[in-house]
Amino acid sequence: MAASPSLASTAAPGSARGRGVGPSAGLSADIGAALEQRIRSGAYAPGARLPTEMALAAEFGVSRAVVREAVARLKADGLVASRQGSGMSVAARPDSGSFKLAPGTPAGEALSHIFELRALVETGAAELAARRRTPADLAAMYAALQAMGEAVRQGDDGAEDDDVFHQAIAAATHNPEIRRFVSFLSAQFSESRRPTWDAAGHATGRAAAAQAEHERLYAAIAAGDAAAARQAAAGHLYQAAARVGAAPQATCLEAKLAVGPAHEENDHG
Amino acid sequence: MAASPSLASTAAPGSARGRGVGPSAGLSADIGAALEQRIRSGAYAPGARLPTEMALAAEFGVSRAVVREAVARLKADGLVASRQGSGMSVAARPDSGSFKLAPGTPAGEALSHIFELRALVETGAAELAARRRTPADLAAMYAALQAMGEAVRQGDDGAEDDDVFHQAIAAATHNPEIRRFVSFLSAQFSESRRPTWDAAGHATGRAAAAQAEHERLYAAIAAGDAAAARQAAAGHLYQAAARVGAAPQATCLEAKLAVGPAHEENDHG
DNA sequence: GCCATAAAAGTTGTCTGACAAATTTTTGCC
DNA sequence: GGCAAAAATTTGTCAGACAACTTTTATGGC
Repeated sequence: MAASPSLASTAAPGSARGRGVGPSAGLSADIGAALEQRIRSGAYAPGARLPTEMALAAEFGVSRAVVREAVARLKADGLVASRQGSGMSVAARPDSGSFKLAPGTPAGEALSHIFELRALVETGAAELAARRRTPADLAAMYAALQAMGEAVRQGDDGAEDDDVFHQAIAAATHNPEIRRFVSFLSAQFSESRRPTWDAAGHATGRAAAAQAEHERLYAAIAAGDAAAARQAAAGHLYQAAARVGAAPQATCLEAKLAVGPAHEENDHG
Repeated sequence: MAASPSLASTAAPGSARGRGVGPSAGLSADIGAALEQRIRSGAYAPGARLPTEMALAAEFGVSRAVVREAVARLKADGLVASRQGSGMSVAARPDSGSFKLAPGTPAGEALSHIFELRALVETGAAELAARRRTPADLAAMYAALQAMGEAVRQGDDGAEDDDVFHQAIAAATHNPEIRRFVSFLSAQFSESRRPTWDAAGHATGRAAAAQAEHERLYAAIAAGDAAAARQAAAGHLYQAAARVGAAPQATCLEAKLAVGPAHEENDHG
């Protein structure tokens, strides 16, 4: 009686797909999402026992195999733990495990937020890279820089090299976690990097502008000037956000631009 | 002939668990890990077709259900895509989707690397918080600060409030992605925050030292002084890393400490 | 009555077989 | 050769079964 089979009718085994009720991107995916929401919303408290697989299968009107597939994902994500013979339970710390962004290409305010997070990390990475870069690191950056320069001259697509350049900087921190996180964020911007390198980007000078910023950033890192590297990275990321139309309230980066070159306040006083 | 069933013998259905060959944390988990490694190592190229479920089941010597559970995780992680009737294929962009740290409590060099990533983000977050904090944000920080102060005086465990304080700062950036990422990283340090707040921490003054750093950080954010906030956060995180024994080569933070208060180099010249 | 041991029930882990639904390949016709 | 129908493939789901393990209950001895 209390069951609310919101995903499929128990009567007809198949052919209940896409009835307009659920998200319907696969039964196990839907059920996994439903269970995840119950856990995150607290309906299933941390540490508490989950219903049995059979109970869940009955509630959702699916077979046990589907429930197991859904739970397999939750287990991999560290949301639930299971012991043979004992049952399943919500993990004590449902947060930890993985950091995810909203699926799909971000847009609008979300894009702006992710851009800001990226700016935070990459300005710091640039600073670290300036301190720790080896000749090999510099060579990797330089190669990507040259390739981008060629792309600017030829009117080609330099997005790939753009990516390589930024990841080379991250690699120069010699911190694998930073490198991996920069790579992760970078993957979110494959779409957003287009306006810089497409035909309009070349025509309006966006590509050339980006290249100039890259060269300034490279020079600072090569010189080992951490402060200049931070400033160059901040400027570049601010401009990159602007080129993509995602920098309405990025006051952080504006300020950083003003911090670097001179210390007016002190000189005044 | 070419099959190399590395996980279970095809002959005996059950009772082939824990033979010392594989990791053996569950069959589907093992196979999922094996497939993930093949994808990330390039053995299965991006965009290429995967073997069929039956072929994989035969190769690993398990049933199709186990393969499906393993693949369910990979699909959720965005590593593979499947279409009914067509088959499974490696995703074009295997990186995107989620950012994960190594499972379990990090230690040693890995802890130091994660700490540095955290420092990058939280110093930036402190700077943004100083610019954007509302009275409500400040109130939340102050409450956590007060609670920690009480814990210091009473010799109690202030780790929880420590967490709340840092997350309040992240929330004051008014950037949900930054807040979520700080929260994510914070969860990795539940274990590592102990040395500050246990009996030894109180006795040796580590708790009091942390509290002093927190107060300095709060004051800077309350005053809206972004540079001071960054510097205070950097100092605090450097000291926190040192308290945990994870700051051998964190040259970044040392440098930041030296950047803030005065500009000696300029004054000299 | 109480405790230790054995039996029973319940739960996850895995296997097998089957069918539906969708796609790809082959076949047959013109 | 081109095109449409049929066959073969492949994923998605269901159903039942058994093994391995844990928890609970029942039983027997004292």
